[in-house]
Amino acid sequence: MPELPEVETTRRGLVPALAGRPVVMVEVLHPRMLRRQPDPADFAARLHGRTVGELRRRGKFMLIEVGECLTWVIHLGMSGRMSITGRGAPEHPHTRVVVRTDACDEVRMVDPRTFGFTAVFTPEELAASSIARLGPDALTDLPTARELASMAAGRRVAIKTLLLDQRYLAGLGNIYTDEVLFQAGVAGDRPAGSLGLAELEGIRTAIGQVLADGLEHGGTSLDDLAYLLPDGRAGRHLQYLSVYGREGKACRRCGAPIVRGRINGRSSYRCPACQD
DNA sequence: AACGATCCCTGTTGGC
DNA sequence: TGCCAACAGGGATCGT
Repeated sequence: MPELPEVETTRRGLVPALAGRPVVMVEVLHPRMLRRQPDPADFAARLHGRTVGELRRRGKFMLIEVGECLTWVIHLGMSGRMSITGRGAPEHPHTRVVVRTDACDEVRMVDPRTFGFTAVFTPEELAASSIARLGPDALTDLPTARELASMAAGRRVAIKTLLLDQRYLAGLGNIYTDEVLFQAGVAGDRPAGSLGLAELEGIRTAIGQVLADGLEHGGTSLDDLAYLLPDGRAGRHLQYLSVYGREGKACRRCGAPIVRGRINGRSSYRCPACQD
């Protein structure tokens, strides 16, 4: 599941293949990936012939400057990844979009479940999209404990639900949120408004630590499909996870078995002894 | 306004 | 072994 560390790792991997290069070919193999493009015919036309500028990121969105004022948006959904391959390299069966620059390799968006999407937005379209309503980036613009407190004030939703809400904080997904709550010693089903400032301070610290660790390891590649780095390597963070996917295994801190439950329909892992 | 439920997808998993 | 329902989940949207 690509979350902030996976998207940032992907972004960094794409820079040498895209930055400063003109787009010479665009191929859309699966139109569903363009469902956020106001007019899907615009996608290839807007990329073609234009030069790629800076590659930025906000939360789980990659925002790539194209030409003078266009933004190439890429969201990897839950099973998406970017792949940089040589031309003529064997094509992964779930390749959805291919972009070629004047370099000798090409960039491919691979996404079996097609929950990801891509688009090229004008400034107006960008401003009208949900991207404009994203909260501060959890890595580069982490809110203070007091700012978190103002987000949580009076809210009865589970703290985990609040941390997953991209309008409040952009970048956390199901895996890293569970890790953050474990590190902070807070049960994810606690009503957000019931948390004290010290607990929110702990959550803030944990967000910074968990995301930095995940990024340092190139993200989390689960054993099944999904996320890989653009060069095809796997992220190495899986072995460092404390709770996610570790149902029944011993808590690394206290030895108690990790339990799995559901919060707002999301599978959620926690240590019953370390978190309350 | 706040919050929960549902839908979109398909590879994988688990039960029979 | 083979079949099929259940499951996974980010974000949009709908219903309460």
